[in-house]
Amino acid sequence: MEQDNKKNIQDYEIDQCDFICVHENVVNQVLKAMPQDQELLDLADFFKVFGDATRIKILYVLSQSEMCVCDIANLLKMGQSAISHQLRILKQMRLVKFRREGKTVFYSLADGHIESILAQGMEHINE
Amino acid sequence: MEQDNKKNIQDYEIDQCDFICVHENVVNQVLKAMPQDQELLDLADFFKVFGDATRIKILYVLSQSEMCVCDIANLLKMGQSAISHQLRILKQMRLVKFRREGKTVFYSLADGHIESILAQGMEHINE
DNA sequence: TAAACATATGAACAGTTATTCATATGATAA
DNA sequence: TTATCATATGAATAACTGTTCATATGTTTA
Repeated sequence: MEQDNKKNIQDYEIDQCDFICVHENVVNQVLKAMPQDQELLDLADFFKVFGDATRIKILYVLSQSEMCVCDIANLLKMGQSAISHQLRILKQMRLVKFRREGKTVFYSLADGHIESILAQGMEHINE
Repeated sequence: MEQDNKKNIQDYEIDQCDFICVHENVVNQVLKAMPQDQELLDLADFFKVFGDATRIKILYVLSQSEMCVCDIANLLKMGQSAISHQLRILKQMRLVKFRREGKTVFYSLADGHIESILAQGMEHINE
């Protein structure tokens, strides 16, 4: 049976690097200022949503106008199901909101923040 | 054998939706303002880089200080190889730059833009 | 009520991706 | 030169993700 005793930090870190090259002052200082691991995981999940061509296109067209699922599918020349699945993800991440009108569901961007992030991304790639 | 004749747009779009629900005025107007497909693909690829926990962490620690590969591996408690692979991606996307000093390679953020995008993402998830 | 329609969703499959392992490269020191 | 160190990289694997297909849900109209 494996022992689960507390080891000192060096023992753990030995696998990561031979350890001769570490700049301890820098590492220790940054370590102190590190946010909760969970916060960075959430941040990655947030950006992950923007990291798919279909979702980017959906966000883009919604930045132009509120739209129903079928409109989006036609604009993007994709199946309704695919769009619907992606909208669910965008909904879960609170990037879009929606309102129902009879059989139709209209989606729109959750807030101006989203457009601003898209714009900043555009700026970067057009440099 | 299937015919490959040019069909009108309705024929193509029939697969995407039954087409009774399309709001043509909206769709046509947004269609006109659509950026090149390639631009949106590039944008998705750009954000994809931020959509991974390891890379987000790397970008975060580099926002605090220039650092060598080994430092990053230790901070993140990950293998040197994993970090090196991710740094290559960040390099390719021009998110980080590096300088060599003897055997050691120091990485840093390519420009202030990156920090600003991280900050905006943080803002959004802390709302 | 039944039929038609817009959207949502579960399961399956294909394609992608992050990590690990082994090894290569490039630099310094002996 | 040889040994050592820091980093890079190719291949393999495991996990994840987006689309499709079939079907379900919820709404309106006949």
